[in-house]
Amino acid sequence: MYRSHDCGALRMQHVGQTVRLAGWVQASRDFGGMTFLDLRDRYGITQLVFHMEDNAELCEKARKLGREFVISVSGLVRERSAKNPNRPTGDIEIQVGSLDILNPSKTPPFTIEDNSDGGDDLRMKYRYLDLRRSPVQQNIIFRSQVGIETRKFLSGEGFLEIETPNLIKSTPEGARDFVVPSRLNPGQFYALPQSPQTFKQILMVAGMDRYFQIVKCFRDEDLRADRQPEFTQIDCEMAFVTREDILQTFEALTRHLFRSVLQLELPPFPRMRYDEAMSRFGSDKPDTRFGMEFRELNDLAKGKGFGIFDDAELVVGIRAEGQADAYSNKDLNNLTEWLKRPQIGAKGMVWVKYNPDGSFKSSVGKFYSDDDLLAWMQRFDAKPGDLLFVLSGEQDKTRKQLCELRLEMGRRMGLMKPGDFQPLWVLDFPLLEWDEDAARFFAMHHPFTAPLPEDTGKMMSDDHETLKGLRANAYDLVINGVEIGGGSIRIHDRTLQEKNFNLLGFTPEQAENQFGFLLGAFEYGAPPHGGIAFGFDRLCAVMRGQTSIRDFIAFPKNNMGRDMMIDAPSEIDTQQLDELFLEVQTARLEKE
RNA sequence: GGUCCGGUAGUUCAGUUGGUUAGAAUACCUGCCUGUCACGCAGGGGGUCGCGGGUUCGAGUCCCGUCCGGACCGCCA
Repeated sequence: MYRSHDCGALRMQHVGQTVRLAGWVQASRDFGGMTFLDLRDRYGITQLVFHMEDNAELCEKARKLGREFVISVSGLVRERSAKNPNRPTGDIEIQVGSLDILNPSKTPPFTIEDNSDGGDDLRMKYRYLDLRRSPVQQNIIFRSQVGIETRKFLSGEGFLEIETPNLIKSTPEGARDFVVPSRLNPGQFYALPQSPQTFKQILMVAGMDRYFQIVKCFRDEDLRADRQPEFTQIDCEMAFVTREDILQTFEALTRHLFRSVLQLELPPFPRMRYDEAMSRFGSDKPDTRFGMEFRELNDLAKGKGFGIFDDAELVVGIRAEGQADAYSNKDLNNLTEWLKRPQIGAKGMVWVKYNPDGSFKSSVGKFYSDDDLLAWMQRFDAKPGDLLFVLSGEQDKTRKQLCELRLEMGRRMGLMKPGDFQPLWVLDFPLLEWDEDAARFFAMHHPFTAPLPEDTGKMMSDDHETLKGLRANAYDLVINGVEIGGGSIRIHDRTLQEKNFNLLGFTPEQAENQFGFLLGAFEYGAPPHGGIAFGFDRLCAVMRGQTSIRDFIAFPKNNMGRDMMIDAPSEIDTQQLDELFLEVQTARLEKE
């Protein structure tokens, strides 16, 4: 037996018991005549004590232990004479009677502590050491809990967990596929799924009714702090449901997860139409922890001789409450420069201070009278002391830029409070987006999304503007400005699905070739159905108030999609290439 | 494809206008220490300043290229 208890278990009530513990040496404090060791496992840290006068040989052995040695000890639980209130086990210690060194350790390249001194790449290379650190370990444990509670809740609601294949077919829509060569079918390739979308729809046709799966998905696109090439979704689909059924079911799931894992009751989930989200927040995933909503100024700002506003499609601003005195001209210039960076790309910014004495100061004083500016302030329900920021230009770009500014101001003003969770359903997305360059529609969600019931009739139309105005029966769950999940009611009618493929630029042959199995299935009694998929990694990160999903994935990839620990991807030998009928374009590799 | 930031001791970083033998903290090693828990005290070892080229009497520092890491834009139905 290596251990009778874990390193977080022992309390005053165990005093007097003989126990056996195992774990890693976190730290040692050597006093010559006595030595303290901190023994760590994933449950906590327990102090071991060795006295020279009790057992000199044992004490000498303990003094020689280095950090991260794996040991097993047995001894007596004692009350400490000097207690440590900062640790759950701080009232007791183990008077060690015997010590086994299970495995020594080299000195680790960084400290295994809550605040490690290790940089990111080092920690990724030695991920097994990084994972010993409590904050990372707690994230992984948290993720496990969320997964288990998801399974509990959904299985309680009658959902079946069904696996779908990972080796499937490449399709041109959407993200780039990861492809896998097939040895048995030379020259042909599988693709790894971007999502199990078509399979879960087929499962509905198959009568499985309620399906879920916690499933890996793959997308060969560039990475971000919140994007990995392989990531996990809670993927769900239900038959015989309306949008309302799905929103209710998954609002309940989300509520269950926050309650069971965080002991937190979420507020009711408000709902907002896509166009409303765009005009009020400039984003389809607004952070609703704070207001600072957009107000349009087209009618008030145009026609006063300020050419930039006169020529703009949209003049729109936000109000930073009580910030008039907090921003000097230099600060405002800095903020403008921040907005002008290519990442945001604003041409400039107009600001108006509503001074505490009721006067105005602005960057466009030449063009607007105090009466004009007062009208602006009334539009924003502003009070003396407030500060307005106004941007102008083409509608979509301007909204996006102002959205960035709003979020930055929210950060600066401390309006994104930790522990505050504001969920939001965003509804009624456009079904189709017109792409000028490609001269065709693209699916805003995916090609299987149904239009709203009241728009279904219009879908068979050939009128461009009618098609552009089609709204999807789709929905996104947003929490604190992060898209946690998205889904839709699906098309379950062959004719409608064919029409959709047609609008998306598929020839009938291409549609048949790529999705013939689905179209075929729709002819054999496909029930109405719809579903949703949650980004599992993101959900975990948001629930713990963090932004990087890498900290919730045991073995994540870096910016370039590399696994730093195993050093993947890597070249394969010519024999492997050969039996796959593959050749690497060496000359081109060297050129690029 | 692009923008920005970084790479100096095991680690995290400082390093002035280009100028003597490149520093600090921490980690590591040795010694002392019986109530620490970021233990303390004394001492010690530890550097191809990412790599290549250039400018210069002289480069960690300036220039060019390149590699690596991070954040972001494009991209992500």
